[in-house]
Amino acid sequence: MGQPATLKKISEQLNLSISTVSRALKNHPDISENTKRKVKELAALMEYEPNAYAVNLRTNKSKVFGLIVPAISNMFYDSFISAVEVEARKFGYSLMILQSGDDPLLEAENLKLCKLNRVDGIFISVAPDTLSTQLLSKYRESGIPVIFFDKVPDAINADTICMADEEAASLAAHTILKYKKKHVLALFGNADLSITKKRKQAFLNVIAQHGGKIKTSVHCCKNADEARLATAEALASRNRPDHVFCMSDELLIGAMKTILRAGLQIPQDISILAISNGFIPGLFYPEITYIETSGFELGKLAIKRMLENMESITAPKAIILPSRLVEGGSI
Amino acid sequence: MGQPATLKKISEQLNLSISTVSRALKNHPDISENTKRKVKELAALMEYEPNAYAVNLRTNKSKVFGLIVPAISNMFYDSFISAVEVEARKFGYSLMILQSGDDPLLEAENLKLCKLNRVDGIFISVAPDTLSTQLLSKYRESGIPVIFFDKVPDAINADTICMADEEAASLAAHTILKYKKKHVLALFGNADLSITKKRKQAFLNVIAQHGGKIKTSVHCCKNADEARLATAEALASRNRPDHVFCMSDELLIGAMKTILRAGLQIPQDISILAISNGFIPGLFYPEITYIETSGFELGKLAIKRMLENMESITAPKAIILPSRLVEGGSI
DNA sequence: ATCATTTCCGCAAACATTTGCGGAGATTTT
DNA sequence: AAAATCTCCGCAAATGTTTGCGGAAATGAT
Repeated sequence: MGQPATLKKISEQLNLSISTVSRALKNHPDISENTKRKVKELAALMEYEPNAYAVNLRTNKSKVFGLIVPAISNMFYDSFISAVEVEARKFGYSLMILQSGDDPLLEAENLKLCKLNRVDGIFISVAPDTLSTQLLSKYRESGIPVIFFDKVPDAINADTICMADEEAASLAAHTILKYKKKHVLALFGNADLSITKKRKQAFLNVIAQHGGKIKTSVHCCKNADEARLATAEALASRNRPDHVFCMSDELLIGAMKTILRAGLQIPQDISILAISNGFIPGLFYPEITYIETSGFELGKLAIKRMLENMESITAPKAIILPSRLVEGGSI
Repeated sequence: MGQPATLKKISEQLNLSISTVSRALKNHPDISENTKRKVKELAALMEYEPNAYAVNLRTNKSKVFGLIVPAISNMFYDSFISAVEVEARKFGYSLMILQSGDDPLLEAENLKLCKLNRVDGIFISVAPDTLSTQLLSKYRESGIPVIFFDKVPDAINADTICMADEEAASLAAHTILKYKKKHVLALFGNADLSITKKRKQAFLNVIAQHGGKIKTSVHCCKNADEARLATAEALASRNRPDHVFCMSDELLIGAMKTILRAGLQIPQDISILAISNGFIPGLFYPEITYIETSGFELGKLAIKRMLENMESITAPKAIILPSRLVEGGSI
């Protein structure tokens, strides 16, 4: 009972050939019911499990997906990963999860690891200055499906799954307008990211269409702390904003730090709206009103698309997850 | 350039044997510098990467660790995972991450998956009613190191890495006593978990030692919502507590929902102390004072221990990560 | 020139599995 | 009774590596 069982050991016990045992276990029609039964019984007894590496070597399939994100430890990605893991398992796939830390070099290294491990497909949310889009196209051409999600390269003909960034941002703008706010402090993320550009553009477009009705101060913040400072500065200024918009949880955290510290009443003194998956907004009181972007839902869509590609690689498709307003009491 | 390069293809190009190429690439002393150079150059040109499955089949090593947690999407575990991933990579290991969802059956299935994929080692935080401790001992005996972390089975002779649960809880109790609180609402987690038992025991021991000085109402809550309700009930009662203690982030979230809703001033009306990794406490104002339990640090210790075991399996060791008080302004 | 080293490399087995092909033996058809 | 068909199974090659062993050629010692 020391070493794991193999086809060979089973075949020796039963005086059969290895191939017969192999076929018996997979119900090949060539094998009689009688021997099938015997083989299966012994296999169960010996706790036989096929050696995944031998199978993969032979079939060139690994039943493993690679998943590359900037960071696992993140509100959004962990729910995405969670969803993908659960769904993947249902179809017999496992996940190899790598972190790029927003570093293009690490990202490239991770991709190499994926290739080395012969993953059957790749999910990736790319780093800001990714070097890997060409490499990824190559993978795709060589039959390894690649699904970009959340942060996708700018101009690319590939399978992408994103939040409805424009829609979410313009929904945010419309909501703010609806509440007749006068002066909004709008906080956006890293200015280099396409997700930031898209959201900012869409937001400002809507505001512009209603020209003059509202004053907007726009800030791009790289992290929570910059958002905290930007908010503090705005609150200290002569005509201080009556509303803060945050395009992400991270920025919301930063902004809230300043607002709570200042002892402002929400939404009387200042109102707030964020784009979020809902976890962070629910921690405050009143709960923050937000435009929902669910990592969980995105994950389910991503794995679904991946499985479609496993059948046969089809023309790339850009999937967009619609967003909706979830009312808290912050506006 | 279509198919990936193999030792065979390189050897044919150079009129060498496969074995020579293999040895040349790993700097075997038997091979002359001259041929080593030639082989390496061609290998680089052809973008040769060893086929991981062939290597694993031959060597019976996979360079992959299995990691099983109740849920990836969790304040604590995601930072643990993050740390392990980063450190593992430095030594050429990758991670296969599985979620048990606190379901013993799923957990067992995940372990099977680990075995199937011939992982070189397993990190696991067990589900409440785990069925797998025997199985895991078997793995260990057969040479696969198993490292239990955070939630470890009760009585087990194995490598375990935990927070200093008793220490953290008694530190919490001492802190509360120091501030001369009169009536504390103490919220603990799932009563079936050993981590809950340990923390509760230690907490109450300290309180008992200072008998009579303080009144304590103890509640075990399975989730944030139960904590919210328990807190609401306590606040509505005649002699309401002047302090709330939460043994986890989840409970803190629940308790805070009620406290914020009630519009209580912290720490004037009610003071708060939690055991946490610090992220959630930092979201409130004033920031919540907490006893730190860092998933990140725990992860670093876990991988370190794993690597020690990779050299040679040594006697099991119970490692405990000390905790410290981080002052917010909530007490 | 002979023997002993050293240097460098190839043969072949082994890892566990899958699969095309072929071939006994039994059964059915003409 | 010979031929055709069907059942059931084994042979052997192939996947890409690693590694023990042995062996040819070159060098050094006598």
